[in-house]
Amino acid sequence: MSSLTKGSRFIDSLVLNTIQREAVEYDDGPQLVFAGAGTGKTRVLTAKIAYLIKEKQFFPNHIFAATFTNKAAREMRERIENLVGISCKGLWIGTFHSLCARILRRESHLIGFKPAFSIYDDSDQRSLIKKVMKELQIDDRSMQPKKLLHTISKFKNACLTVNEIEQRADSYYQREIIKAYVLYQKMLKDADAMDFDDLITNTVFLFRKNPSALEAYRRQFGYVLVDEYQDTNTSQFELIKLLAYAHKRIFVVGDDDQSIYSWRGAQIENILSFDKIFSSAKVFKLEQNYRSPASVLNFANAIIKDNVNRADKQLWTAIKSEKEVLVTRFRDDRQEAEKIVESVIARKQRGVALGEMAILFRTNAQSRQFEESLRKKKVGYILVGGTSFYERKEVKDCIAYLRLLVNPKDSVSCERILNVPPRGIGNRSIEKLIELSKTNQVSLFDLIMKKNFESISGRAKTGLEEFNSMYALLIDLVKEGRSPEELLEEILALSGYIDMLENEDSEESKSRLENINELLNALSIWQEENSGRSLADFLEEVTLVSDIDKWDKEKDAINLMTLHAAKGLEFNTAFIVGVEDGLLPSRQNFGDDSKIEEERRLFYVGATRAMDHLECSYVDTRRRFGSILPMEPSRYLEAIPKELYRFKDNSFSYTATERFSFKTEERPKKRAFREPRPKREPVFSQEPQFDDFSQDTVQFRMGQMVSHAKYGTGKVLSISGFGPDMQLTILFNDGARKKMMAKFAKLQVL
DNA sequence: TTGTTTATTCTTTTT
DNA sequence: GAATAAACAA
Repeated sequence: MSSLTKGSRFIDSLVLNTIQREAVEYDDGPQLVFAGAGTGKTRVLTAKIAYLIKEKQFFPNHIFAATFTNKAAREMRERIENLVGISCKGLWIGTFHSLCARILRRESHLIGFKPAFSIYDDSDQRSLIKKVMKELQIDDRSMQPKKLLHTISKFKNACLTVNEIEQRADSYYQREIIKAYVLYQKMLKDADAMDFDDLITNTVFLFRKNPSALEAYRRQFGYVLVDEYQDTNTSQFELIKLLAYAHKRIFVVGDDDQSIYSWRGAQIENILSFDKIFSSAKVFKLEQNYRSPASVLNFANAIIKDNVNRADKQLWTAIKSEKEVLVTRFRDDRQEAEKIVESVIARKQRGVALGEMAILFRTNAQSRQFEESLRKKKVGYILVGGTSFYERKEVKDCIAYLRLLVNPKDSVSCERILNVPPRGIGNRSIEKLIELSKTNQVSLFDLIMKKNFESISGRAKTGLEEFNSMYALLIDLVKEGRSPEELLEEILALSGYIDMLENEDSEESKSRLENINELLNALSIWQEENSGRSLADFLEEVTLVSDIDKWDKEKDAINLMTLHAAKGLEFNTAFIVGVEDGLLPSRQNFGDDSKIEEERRLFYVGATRAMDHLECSYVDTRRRFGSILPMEPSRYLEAIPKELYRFKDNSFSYTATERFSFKTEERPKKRAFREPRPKREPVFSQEPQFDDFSQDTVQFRMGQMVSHAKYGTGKVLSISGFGPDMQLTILFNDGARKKMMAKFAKLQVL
């Protein structure tokens, strides 16, 4: 029973409009909710779950809810807990990938995997496919590794087994691909590893092969909910069907106009024909937008109206505003960045917090110009995406070392670090070792640990023995129950990784050391927040957590991200930059109508992020691939009626700095006299970034009391370096002595 | 075997 | 114009 007083019902405590409320209360079979941008999709979904728990007596752990990002999952869990007033720890809410990983870890024995299987990310996959191609002697000129992986991914997303595909091969080329697919899967299995797609497909295969396991999960998950349903792929839909087709307690929310992931296998048909599979499905349409003023919404509606393949609907808003959407033309990408940063500063002065603004672009490469301008003008910013922290070489090396302790069969990780730092084990020796491991039917790592490398000669042999004794020691430390952080510290010391970087003593090696420090910090924080969880859990999180998951609005930093990353977010002001043909839509999609429609949706997604003001811009020339290319405004822009926006032509205005930079641009580049490019500051992309503040660093002195988010208060013992390189040694009140980079430590001066 | 220089491809978008 | 691979020197 609800804890509310008699007469007032739980549903009344939820703030919902008529249709939202109907969707929440409906209890008669499958539901499909079309939730246009800004119509309260998250509100309905959280309300529905809360309602199930509060009014329909569902236990939280009987609900399976798939979201698109871990961040969305976390936020929804919190909102639900607030609504129902109890802890919802048991609730199965997360991305398809993390939910499936959870199931697979429990049931791995059913499909011949260890519970601690590795999860391979992009670069691991690339290494593995290269091994496959080498073994099959496929020339990587005739077939690019990336393309091959993409094809394999397509097979998996369509939930096709190797056997099913083998029958379809009708050319030499296709048979080669299938051979590669087969070997790739075998090597994954041998390495006790799965790639991202496997997490979903293996769960499906597991359920198909084990009816009793399926039955158990089907009974547990009395209700299945899916967010961002327009972006599910076939294997995800298969999974949903397996879980919910029998009992029909399924609730999906999405917006076909925001389907932007077909390149990842998403089937827009899943949402457009949901009611064909779940035939009694009731459809709800949320069309009132609570986010944007009419000017923005009319502009957005005009973008999307040209799409053919969409469900019929019309968004409307009651929010009024005199402000118009602004479309600006600039001379080049540099001017675009500078002028937009100027508008950002102007808006800030008019009271809009930086954190409430976002610059959205099609490709990650576009962020650079904006970063430079923002730094120059000392505006704080957060860059979401791009090369993420966990993709950095040194960080991946550390992860590989750790992975090998959890999963000794992980051959990709083993090969990665076998000779890093250099131990005299070169290509030739590695090839010999792989040969040996194949004939002896043991993993590379086991081979080395059992010292089965007699046939290897001199220098390499010494290296292998070194490696062997290092891991022997590490394995003992694991048995002693050392913490992940301690293990990594030992690895870095024993392997000589730290020494290698310290001896190098270059800007680059310094930044690598910083990143490693950052990883150690992250690991120790994680340890504290997740006591009782294992190293394997940390490693899983590291691969499954994306950049956007860690992102949080920060009051004093503007947000930079791709249009894809912006899905589901909202900002007072959005700048969509580079609205040009060849970029948005991408040149590569010219000639493919469905892709052109998809990118139109991407533009639409961007436009509907704005809660108050929207600006779009395009340039005449843009630097790409190191050369200057002429650009044309996007076909999408040209299709929008002129009365829906105000146009501003900035392409002829010059400023002093621009004229200067124009000159440097024209200066002939003589190799001999060109100054070396200054190295970019190594930065953790999630942190707000500022220009070199060496001029105004006055806040630390010896003996100064400071406070740190994790370690509490402490005293500055010594200071070395200055500006962005400043390092502080701090004695904390709990007795811990830590050396940290001033700019990363986020210390508060007391 | 290792570190450096040179050639080449590449940019969509990401769990 | 950067990241990677191949080619080459030590």
